[in-house]
Amino acid sequence: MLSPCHHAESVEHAGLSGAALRGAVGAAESRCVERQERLTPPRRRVLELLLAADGPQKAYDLIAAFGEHGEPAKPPTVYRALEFLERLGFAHRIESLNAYVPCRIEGGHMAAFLICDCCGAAAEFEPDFAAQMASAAAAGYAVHSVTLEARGLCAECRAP
Amino acid sequence: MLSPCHHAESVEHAGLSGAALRGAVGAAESRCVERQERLTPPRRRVLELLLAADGPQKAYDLIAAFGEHGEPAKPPTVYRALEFLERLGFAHRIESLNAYVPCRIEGGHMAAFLICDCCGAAAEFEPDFAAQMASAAAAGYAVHSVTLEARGLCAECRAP
DNA sequence: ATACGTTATGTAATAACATAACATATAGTC
DNA sequence: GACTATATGTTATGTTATTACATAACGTAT
Repeated sequence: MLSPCHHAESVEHAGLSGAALRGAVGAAESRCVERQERLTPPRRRVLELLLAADGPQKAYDLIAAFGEHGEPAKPPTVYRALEFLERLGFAHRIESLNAYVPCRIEGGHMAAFLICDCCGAAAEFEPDFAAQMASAAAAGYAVHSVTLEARGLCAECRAP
Repeated sequence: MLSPCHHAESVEHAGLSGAALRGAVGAAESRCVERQERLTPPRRRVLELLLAADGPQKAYDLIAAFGEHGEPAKPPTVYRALEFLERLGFAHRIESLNAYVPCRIEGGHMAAFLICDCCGAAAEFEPDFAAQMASAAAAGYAVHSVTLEARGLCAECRAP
C-alpha cells in the first residue's frame, strides 16, 4: 500500500455518530435478539468503534481505543469481539489490510471490497460471484465463504 | 480454519521434485532473462521450496527450511525473495492463510483460490472477474489487482 | 434457591508474522 | 577502476494474533 494521501476519506463511508450510531447499534441489537445471540458490552463497544471510524480499523487501534478513559483492552477481548461481529455479519475483516470494517450491506455474507491504495478507503460492494462459484462447483468444491479484495484508486484519488 | 484432516493433499498440487522441479525452476529462470531480472540464489531457493511443497507454505516454514543443512534464513531474506517472486508472478500470497504458493497458471496476474478448510489445499483457478470489474468501474475505481479467496471443502474432503 | 452446563470475559504470557535500518557485496556501465 | 544501482547480510524491533487458564454471568432443570 502507498502512503496516506491528501484526499479526504469517502464521505459515504465516514464514521457514524450521534443518532446514526445509536441507530446502527440498535439494529445490531435487534438482529442479535432475533438470532438469540448476545450483544455484550465488549462486543457492543467494538462495534461502536468500527461504526464510528472513518475507515478500516486495525485490531490494535481498537485495542487502544477500547476504554472510555484511555485504558486499552487486552488483545483477546477485541479479537473475540471481532470474531463475534464477523460471525453475525456485522463486520468484515479485510485480509490484505489486516483491518476490520463494519458491514455496510444488509444480509450479505459474502464480502467484496474496493480498496483505495491512496486514501485507504475500503468500499464494500454487492458481489456477483456467479462466475467464480461456477468454477468452484466445476472443481468439486463446496464453498461456504468468499472474499474479494480489489486494490486500486478510488474516484476521488484518480481525479482530485 | 478447522484442524488438519485425514485426507490426502490434492494429488494435482503435490510438490514437484526431480526433473519436474528443475524444469519449473528453469522456466522461471528463462522468464527472468526475458524480463531482465535476476533469479539470484535466495530467490531461486525460495521458489524451489514453494514448488517442492505440498501446499501453502508459511513464511517461517520457508525460513526454517531455507538452509541446505538445517540452518534457517534470516526473515528478511525470505520476505524479500517472496516479494520478488510475487512481483514476477511466480508466487502468490494467500492472505487468509498468511501463506504462499507457487503460481500454477501461466500468465495470470490476478489470483483466485479455492481453499479447503479440511485438508488445507489451495487450488488456484482462472478467475473471471468481469462482473466485479464492472462494479468497480461503476463506482469510479481504477483497479490494478484483485484477489479472491473462497473457503470451503474440496471434492476429496466432501466425499472421502 | 441451588446446582449444573454453557457461554462469555479477564488476564498473563507468548507465539506468529513482518519490517526498519544500516552495513556490505555484487553486477553492469562508463 | 570508479560509479551506480540492485541485492544481500545482519541486528533489532514492530505488529498481529493466540494459547492457556481462571473467573464470571446466563439459562434451566431440579
